[in-house]
Amino acid sequence: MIALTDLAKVMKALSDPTRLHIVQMLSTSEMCACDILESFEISQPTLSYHMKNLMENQIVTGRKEGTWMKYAINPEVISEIIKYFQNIDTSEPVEIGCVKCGGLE
Amino acid sequence: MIALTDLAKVMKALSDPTRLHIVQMLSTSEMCACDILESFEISQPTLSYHMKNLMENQIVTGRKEGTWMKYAINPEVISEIIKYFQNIDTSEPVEIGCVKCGGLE
DNA sequence: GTTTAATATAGATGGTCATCAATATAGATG
DNA sequence: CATCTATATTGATGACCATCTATATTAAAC
Repeated sequence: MIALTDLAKVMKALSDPTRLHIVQMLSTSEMCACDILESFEISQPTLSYHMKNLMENQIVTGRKEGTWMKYAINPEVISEIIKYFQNIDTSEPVEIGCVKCGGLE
Repeated sequence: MIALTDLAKVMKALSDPTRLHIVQMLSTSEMCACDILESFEISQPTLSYHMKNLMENQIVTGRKEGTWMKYAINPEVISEIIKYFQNIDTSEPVEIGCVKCGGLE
């Protein structure tokens, strides 16, 4: 299971609309930076900054092919996210109640 | 399907370790603020700030019971997150290639 | 109605982030 | 090797964020 602090970092990486959009685009296919760049109204250095962020958080992988960088999704991290939230979703709410507030005791 | 910009906001809300931990705690049961507070080394106003953030992003719900605020998870948002990433995970990587880089063309 | 307890709001602050322009690097090609 | 193209790095900047202390609100209890 992924650690909470690591997941928080992954979440932070995915909390930017641009990066989230990039991830969505990469779900379809591997892409080079130049093609990704065309879909956004950001500068090339800004894209580079985002891709570095995504790679550092293991969300995408990159391989160099000549002068081009080709990026792809790392499915494992996506799986970890799904697993984490499935655990949250499926666990049944148990009425515990707190000492002060009452409820069950 | 949840909009990308909304999801990004949800992700940002969940990108803080404290908030992520709170969500994890609430997956077990509804809890009052006072009980949540005891699990963290943060001030009461800071917790209040986090809970407001989680509520504004529909991640938790709150109901007043006397002086206490009782918080619970909103399972729908969690489902939306799962759905979104399942789409990313299951879509098959198609080799499209770009005009400049080659690949398929 | 005054006090006490739980929570919220306001204001301040140090830190992080997304962005850009400018520059550097790295690789292909003439 | 000189040049062009794709990408990365640097440095600067304005915006946002998590946190605190102090104070306000709200509701129960005496």
